[in-house]
Amino acid sequence: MNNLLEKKAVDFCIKNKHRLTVPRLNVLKILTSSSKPMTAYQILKKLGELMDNPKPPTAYRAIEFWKKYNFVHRIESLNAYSVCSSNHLHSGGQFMICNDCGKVIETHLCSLPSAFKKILKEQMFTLSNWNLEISGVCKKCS
Amino acid sequence: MNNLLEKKAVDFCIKNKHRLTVPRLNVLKILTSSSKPMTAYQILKKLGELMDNPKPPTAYRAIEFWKKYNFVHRIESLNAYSVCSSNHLHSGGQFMICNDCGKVIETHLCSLPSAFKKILKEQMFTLSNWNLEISGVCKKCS
DNA sequence: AAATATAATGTTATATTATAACAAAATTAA
DNA sequence: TTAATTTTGTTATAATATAACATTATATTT
Repeated sequence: MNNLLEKKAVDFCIKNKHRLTVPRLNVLKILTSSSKPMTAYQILKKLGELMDNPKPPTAYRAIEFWKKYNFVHRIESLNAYSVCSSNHLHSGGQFMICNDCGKVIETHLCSLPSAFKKILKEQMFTLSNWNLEISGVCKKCS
Repeated sequence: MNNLLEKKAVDFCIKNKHRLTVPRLNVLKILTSSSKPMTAYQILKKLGELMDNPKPPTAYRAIEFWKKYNFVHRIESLNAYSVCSSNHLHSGGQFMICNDCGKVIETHLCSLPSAFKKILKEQMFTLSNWNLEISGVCKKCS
C-alpha cells in the first residue's frame, strides 16, 4: 500500500482540476498495492475485479494520465508500470531491476551524472528527460 | 555505411564459429546503412527487398543474434534497433534521442557513474548491465 | 563418404502491447 | 440550460514479438 501517494494524487487532482475518475483511482490503487511493476494487461485484469469488463483503452488511458503527471513510471525494458516511490515527482526515472525475482527498486538521483551532462553540453543536446535501467540481481536473490 | 563494423562482425563470426548467414548479413547491412534506429518491422520490410518474402522471425532472429553479441543495441523507448557505434563492444548502452528528428547518438561511458555504483553497493545489487536513454532535442533541431 | 548431431532457417500461427476512431456520458463553463 | 470540454465506453485494429515444429544447411563423428 501507499496511501501517502494516493493522498498526494487526490490533492493533485483537486488542485489542478483534473477529474479523479473511477478508472483512474482504481488503476492507481492497483499499482500502489503491487510490490512489482505491472504490465498494462495485468493492470487491466485486476481492473476487471473492480469494474465491469474494462477494455484496454480504459487501462491505458488511466496509466497514461498518471504517467503524464509523473505519479507512474514506465519500466521500458519490462513494458511495465509502477508508481513513483519518491516523495517528489519527476519525469524519467532510474531503476534497478532484479532478473531473478522481478522486483524493481527505484532510485532518486535528482540530476544526471556530470559525466553525461558534459557530453550533452559538448553535443549541444537539450535534455528533456532521462531514464536509466540497471539490471542484475538483488540482495535477496544473490 | 559502416564497413568497419561489418568487417568486425565477419571476423567475430569466423573466430567464434557462428554462421554468417544470409539473413544475419542482410540485417546487419540494413542497420549499418541506416542513420536512425529501425524497428523490427522496418528492418523486415527492407529485408524483403533483399530476400523472398521474409517473415517476422527471420528479422527478429537476426536482430537477436547481433544483439546477443553486442553488435546491435535496442533502444527501449523506441522499440528500435541500431548498430553499436563504439569501437569496443559492450552490453547495455547510452543514448541521446532527439524527439524532433528521431536521430540517436550513442555515447560510450565505460562504467556506471559512481553515484549509481554507490547505490548498487548500498543495496547489494549485482550489476549485469545498464541502459540509459536521454531524450531531448539535438543540436540541429534546436 | 555416410551417418549423426547441431545450428539455423522457413513457415504458420498466435501472443502481447498499444492505439485509432467515434459515439455516449459526465462535468464544467457560459 | 445551453454550449463547450473532458472523460469514458466500445469496436476494431495496429504494432511488436514469440511459440512451435518441419525443413534445410553445416559441422562432427564414424
